[in-house]
Amino acid sequence: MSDVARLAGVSIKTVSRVVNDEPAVHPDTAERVVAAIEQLGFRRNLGARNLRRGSTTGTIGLVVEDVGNPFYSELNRAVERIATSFGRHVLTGSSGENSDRERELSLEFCARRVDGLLIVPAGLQHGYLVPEMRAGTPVVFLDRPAGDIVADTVLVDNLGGTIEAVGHLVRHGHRRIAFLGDSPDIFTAAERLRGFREGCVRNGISYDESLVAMQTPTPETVGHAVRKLIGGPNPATAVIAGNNRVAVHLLRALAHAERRPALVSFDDFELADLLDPPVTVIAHDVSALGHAAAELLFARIQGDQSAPRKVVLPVHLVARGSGEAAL
Amino acid sequence: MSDVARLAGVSIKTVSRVVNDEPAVHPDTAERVVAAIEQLGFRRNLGARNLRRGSTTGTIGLVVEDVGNPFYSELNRAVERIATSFGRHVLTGSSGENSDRERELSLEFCARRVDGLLIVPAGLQHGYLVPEMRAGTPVVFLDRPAGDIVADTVLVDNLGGTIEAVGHLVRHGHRRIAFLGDSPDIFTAAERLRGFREGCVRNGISYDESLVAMQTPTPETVGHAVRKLIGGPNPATAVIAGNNRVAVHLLRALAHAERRPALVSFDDFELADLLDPPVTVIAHDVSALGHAAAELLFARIQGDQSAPRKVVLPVHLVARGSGEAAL
DNA sequence: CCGCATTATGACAACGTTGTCTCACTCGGG
DNA sequence: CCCGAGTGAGACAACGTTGTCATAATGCGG
Repeated sequence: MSDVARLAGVSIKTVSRVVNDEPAVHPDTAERVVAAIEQLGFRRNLGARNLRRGSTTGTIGLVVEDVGNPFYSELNRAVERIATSFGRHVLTGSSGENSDRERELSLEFCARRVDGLLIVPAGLQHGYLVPEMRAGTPVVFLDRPAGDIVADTVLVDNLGGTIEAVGHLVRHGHRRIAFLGDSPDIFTAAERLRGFREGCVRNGISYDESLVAMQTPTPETVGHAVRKLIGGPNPATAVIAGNNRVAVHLLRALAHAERRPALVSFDDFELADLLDPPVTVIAHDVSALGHAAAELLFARIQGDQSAPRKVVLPVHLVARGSGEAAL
Repeated sequence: MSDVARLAGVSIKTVSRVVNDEPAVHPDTAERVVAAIEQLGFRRNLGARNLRRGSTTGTIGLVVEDVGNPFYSELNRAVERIATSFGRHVLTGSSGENSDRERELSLEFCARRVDGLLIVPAGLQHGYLVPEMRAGTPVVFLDRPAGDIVADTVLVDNLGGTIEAVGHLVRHGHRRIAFLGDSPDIFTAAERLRGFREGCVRNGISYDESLVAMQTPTPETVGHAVRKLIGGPNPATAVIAGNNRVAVHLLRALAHAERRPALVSFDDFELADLLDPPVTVIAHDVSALGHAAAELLFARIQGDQSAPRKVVLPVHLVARGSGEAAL
């Protein structure tokens, strides 16, 4: 900036005035300054500006499990849309379902003085955020609640959705229903399992632990589980997939199986409607989840001091075929 | 920081030393400082630090068309992985295929002094980046080349891939092949169309312009195009989808059609192998694209001054069934 | 007990901006 | 011709850090 000032023959402050479109600069002077800026390719350093003004940094942080997972990327997009409408940019990071990494990313973002933080938590302990929140960085948890602190949270109705899935299958004659979930350390997985159990109870079928498998979904783990669940002497006739990852691996494992159970998947996913048979899902609006969380965050950023809120978004069953009959 | 210093009864510089793990601080002093830091919930301001040190900001910018599109989110993930390994964070932004927005995002990121910029360009004019590049911000273009400047670029073999797709269909007896691409303003779309034409020539079938439709893919545009292409008196017996968006809409439009042409899609996509019939695709490694571009960017960041490079990654046809026979 | 290296600490400036205050100059009215 | 208001511009400090240098306190050999 001082280079520009020297070239234009003005003071550095005048350059600042021009850059900020402040009035009270003579048009001739402004023109000289603009010319110098062009010539030198000057661009003001936003970091320094924010430091001096003590204002917002114009960024928010988003910590998810994996920005490459379609579920989180859709979330990311929704968040970005709101952020843009508030003139902010988004710093993203993938925790990889590792709570240390989640913590690292979150604190790093705080050190960068993001205006707010959106977290899909990997772990259960969030005491580390208390000082940051006290220092004025709003935090909103989404998809999963915070472990041991009170904070704004936006969730979907995992429990109700899974109960509905069980009901749907029972209405179509199934009594031996298996549940294939993600690792039980993950809130949504645990909650959906709880819904499965509750659904069994409400629909008068026995909850059979041998029909449940909870683990990080990979082709191998899901393949192994599915062979066990539908291969035995008294096999399940229907399966509930605990999330879109499980569903995808499950579908692949079943593609060439002789016996193909009925299927309901928690989470909608692209092309589910074009498979044969089309996959019945418990759908929820991922964009709405991102929007709601981001809107809440920006309300906080703009000074909303009300008590922490907990929002639970509805889910709905989309019957496409795979839940009505065996595949 | 001065609060911490006051509480610990030391100078602000000593706090700095403790925070930075510099030697030559007495253990007792350090302990007092650490206690004060804990008590006050202090976290050093990375913005100020970077300003003072004049070092890197520890961030890179990534501008894509839509972070929510599975293609770009996979790219995002790959970039993030490399960035993390170099201790950087990623600022992402979606241009929405709008060149003004692309420019806005890129320049904003430069003003934030990102250490480097990865751009999937929406427009064809990139002169606006020249001052930034001259000022030392390395820029790598990926998936599409820069419009009017010389810069590092990482592409996939759009031309060769589409030629291969045509060849595959011709080998399976098709002579009336349609091409459904994205808007011809998009480099990859134009290039694939060029490959289609070249493929027709090389395989001795006539290139028929009435079998080509190039437009932004939506359910409506693709539906309309497909009705025209396979509905007429002399319909196409095979279709090449120009990218994964086109393919998805195309599959949906064909789901209940009487006549279903053979299909090859440029870009692999999730579940393509589980459709009926499984979709034959021109696959390319999106992660490799992101990795290559990010690696190149970090080489530049670390001072590589060699001539701008142009990398073209190979693609390969994955025959799954939809290209061998009509659907 | 002195001198000198070593260790621990602090004062100060600087990074690139912008807010505040001050100053010089112009202009119009009395 | 003087004065007050208005206009345009600069000097300076400050944002929160860290690099440089200076200085005080300590230890050790002679």
